[in-house]
Amino acid sequence: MQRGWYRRRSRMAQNYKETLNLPRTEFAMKANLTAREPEMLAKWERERVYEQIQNARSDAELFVLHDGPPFANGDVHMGTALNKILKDLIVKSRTMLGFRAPYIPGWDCHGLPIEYKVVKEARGLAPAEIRKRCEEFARKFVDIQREQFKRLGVFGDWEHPYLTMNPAYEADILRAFADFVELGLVYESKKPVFWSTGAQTALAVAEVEYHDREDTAVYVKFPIVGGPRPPGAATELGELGPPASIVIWTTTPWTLPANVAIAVHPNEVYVRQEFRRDGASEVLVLADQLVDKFCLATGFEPTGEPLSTFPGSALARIETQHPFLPRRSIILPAEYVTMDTGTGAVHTAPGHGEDDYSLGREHKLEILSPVDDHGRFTEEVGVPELVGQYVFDANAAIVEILRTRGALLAAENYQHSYPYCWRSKTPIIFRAVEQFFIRLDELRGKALDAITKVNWIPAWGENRIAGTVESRPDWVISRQRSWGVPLPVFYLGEGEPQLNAEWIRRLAALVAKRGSNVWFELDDAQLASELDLPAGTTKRNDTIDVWIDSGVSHKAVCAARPELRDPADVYIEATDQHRGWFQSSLMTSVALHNRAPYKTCITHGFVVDVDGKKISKSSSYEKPMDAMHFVQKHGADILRLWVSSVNYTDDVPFSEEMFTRLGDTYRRIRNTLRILHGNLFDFAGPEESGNGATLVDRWILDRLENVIVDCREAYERYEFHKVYHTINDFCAVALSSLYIDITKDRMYCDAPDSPRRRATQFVMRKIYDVLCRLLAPILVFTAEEAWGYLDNGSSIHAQLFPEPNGSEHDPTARDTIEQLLQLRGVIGQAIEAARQEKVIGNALEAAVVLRCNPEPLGGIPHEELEEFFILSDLTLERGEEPSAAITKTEHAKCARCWRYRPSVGSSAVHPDLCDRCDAVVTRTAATR
RNA sequence: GGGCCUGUAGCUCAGCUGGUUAGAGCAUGCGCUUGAUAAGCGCAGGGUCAAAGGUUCAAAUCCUUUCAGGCCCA
Repeated sequence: MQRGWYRRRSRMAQNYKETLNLPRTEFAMKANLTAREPEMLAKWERERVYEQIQNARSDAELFVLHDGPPFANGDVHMGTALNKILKDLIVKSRTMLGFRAPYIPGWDCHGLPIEYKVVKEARGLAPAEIRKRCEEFARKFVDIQREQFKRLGVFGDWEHPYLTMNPAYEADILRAFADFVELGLVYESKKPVFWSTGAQTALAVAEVEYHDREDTAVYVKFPIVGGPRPPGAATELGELGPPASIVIWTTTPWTLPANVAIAVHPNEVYVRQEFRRDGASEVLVLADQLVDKFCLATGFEPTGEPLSTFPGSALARIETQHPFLPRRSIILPAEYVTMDTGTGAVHTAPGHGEDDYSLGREHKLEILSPVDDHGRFTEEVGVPELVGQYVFDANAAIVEILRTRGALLAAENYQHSYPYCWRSKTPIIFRAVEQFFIRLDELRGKALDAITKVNWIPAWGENRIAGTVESRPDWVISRQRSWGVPLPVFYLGEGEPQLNAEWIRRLAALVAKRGSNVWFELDDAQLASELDLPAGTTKRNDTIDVWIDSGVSHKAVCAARPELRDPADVYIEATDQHRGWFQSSLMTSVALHNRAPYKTCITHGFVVDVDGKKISKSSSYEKPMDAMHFVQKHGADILRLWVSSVNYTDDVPFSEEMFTRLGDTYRRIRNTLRILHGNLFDFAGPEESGNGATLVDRWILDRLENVIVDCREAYERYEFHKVYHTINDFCAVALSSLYIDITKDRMYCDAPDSPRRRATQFVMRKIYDVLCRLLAPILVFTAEEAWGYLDNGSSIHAQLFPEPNGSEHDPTARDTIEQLLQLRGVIGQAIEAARQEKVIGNALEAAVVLRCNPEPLGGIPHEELEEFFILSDLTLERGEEPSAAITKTEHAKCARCWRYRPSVGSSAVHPDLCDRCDAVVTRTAATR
């Protein structure tokens, strides 16, 4: 008899499976993103989704995110991808918050990196030819990057991007320049600038990088030959005349021909001291605290006590003899002198250093710079044998001259960090040349004021940019390069520079029509006649710093395009742009409008490896990482999930492991959407809600309400990682492990139209809808795919975020479920123990006696409690501390719902079913 | 060398203005399930909150220093 029962049960079980409402969906479990995404992109392009969205929002409030233009050079790497995806997250989320948020991508096209590549391939080209090739190069990479950005799922007006080399844009650069001239901000001056001897050009600070380098450092004595004897110090310094010498230390011997002064710190203590070496003695002056270091480096030994001790200020204006030129060098006090290296007496060449220059200007010293464009000494150097030598090669010769003159006290190899040209990788020199500048002092105060009116994210950005603005020297805006907008300076007579705003505007009009190539194609006379300038007007071939190009984009793009607005709502770039684009844009905007060009300024970190190290320095990633490599491997949605998962205000961690983890998260979210959809296969629509909602339905709606509120707020604050964690947590815990698991029985086993099943479908439909919307900015492809299964005609990206609906808040349900979850934990542990002891296998086999305070559970039907705990057989007992006792249930297993129920066996027709399943099966059979 | 910033479980993040045994998800281990199945569920282990001082009745949280890392500048 028993055998027969078993046989019948297993036979029937097969049949009962067909009576269940198992989930059905076309929504594939496997994402296959790398294949599906390109199809989606093609569809969006076909349907012109970006335009559709813009049109649909034509009356909505405007939100402008202004794109900082990437350099049109190279493939999109992970850092660029991070930046672009963050921008897209903002644009898409703003759109779904109800704004009209157009996105006009841009590219920075001019500049040294491109020109350098072109010039390296073919030397000796004429400027016009260089420019032609540079333009081709830039256009090629604009196209490459455009395709790669699109592949990331970034929406924008890709057919009408802004390029800084467009004639209209170039004209706006010139018009801005004319305004600067009119405001008196532009001046010409001979000034030491970073000079690349490899690229023969002045460099911007941004074009300089530091490398370790070994140089010859020399200790050189300058004999004291005269000068005033300050009365206050007369007794001490009365003996300071010959044969004493002051000792300087320098790591750039080649700058000694330009030496005109020696700087000492006015408040530090200096000594006059006799030293002995190899039987000879010298009386030397240097900083007291550097005597030991000096002795260690030179081998001198101090003889007895110092002859005298005095502050540096006592040395002021004393004159010394240049070691190898017929010239005197004056001692001057300067606060910037430090006591960490050297002798405390600093060799000063105003033509070769920033501090030297300002000290020289203060004291009206001569600015010597006897070096040509290639870094070779000119006749001006005053030493015939040095003329024509490359300065770094000349170091040895100068050391030799010092040695033969007896001025050299010591020479040593010295390791230090030294500036290099970022492109030609040659060491940079400081060299005084004629350059054009923008006066920053005029703008500094206004800029600092404008900074306080901007919303900085993170907040320390304000502090940081204020710091850079405060310390920023005047802006060198001329470049001796071909690939750029011509520096609109004309020359009359003997090369008198003409800064004429009106002429520049005429040039701008011409450039708007014919592009900036006219400057290089027309000769002086043609251009003069074209612009109606006085006969004999000449031009030169300098170009404008590219930081001006991108720095005036608020004028050339935001103010110029009808769909945009200046000031923009948001600029967002990496943290290096505090000194770069954020600042150049701020300065030009302050000059033109006395305000910042952005209302909110967001910075993100750099992509770093697992150890928090820069990727390029990391051992595991030799090359800069190509974003398309990861797109092809994982899919763009995974990249976007990565961007959304991290706190971008800090450096952004990246590793293969993270991508594996993100794949797990992605699958969890995808599967959650899939099962929700699978449960909706026979759901007619929201109107079929009924009112069968139970506690757990009210609870999940309350949770969903919180998810909506939290995600909207996080999007509004640009805190995307909070969206990620909120949704992930909601899918994994609230939905997958609780709501979906708990409602599985009613969904599968109830009659299709049972009120509580329909109520659950209503809820699941809503959750599915909400998740699609909230995920859309992040998982642009997957959300669209899921949205499509709701048979909606339009794109998810044209929708709005769900609105919070206060009526869904249900604190009572929340509190009750909180209590139930406590008890669920107690039961879970007890069941786990019983399982270990082989009392039961499946939790449905358990008979659970739960002791607890029944107070909070009052009113919940027993059946609902069993459903919530996913149990067959639950008994409640009053008790203080919650506890659960587990035995194997004595009920029989229902062959359909697999729960062990007392009612199994009571039906004559279906003796292996519980009462619920019996009723369902019977009714289905009758209606069939 | 200077400025700004960062450092919480293997990974990504919570932890509010200092207040009980520092939390979550993922990953890991062990089970269950095979009616979300290249899925799902349960349980468990895992952190001297970078380190050291200090303030306080009380510090992951405030202060100082050190170490590690990032960006910018020299």
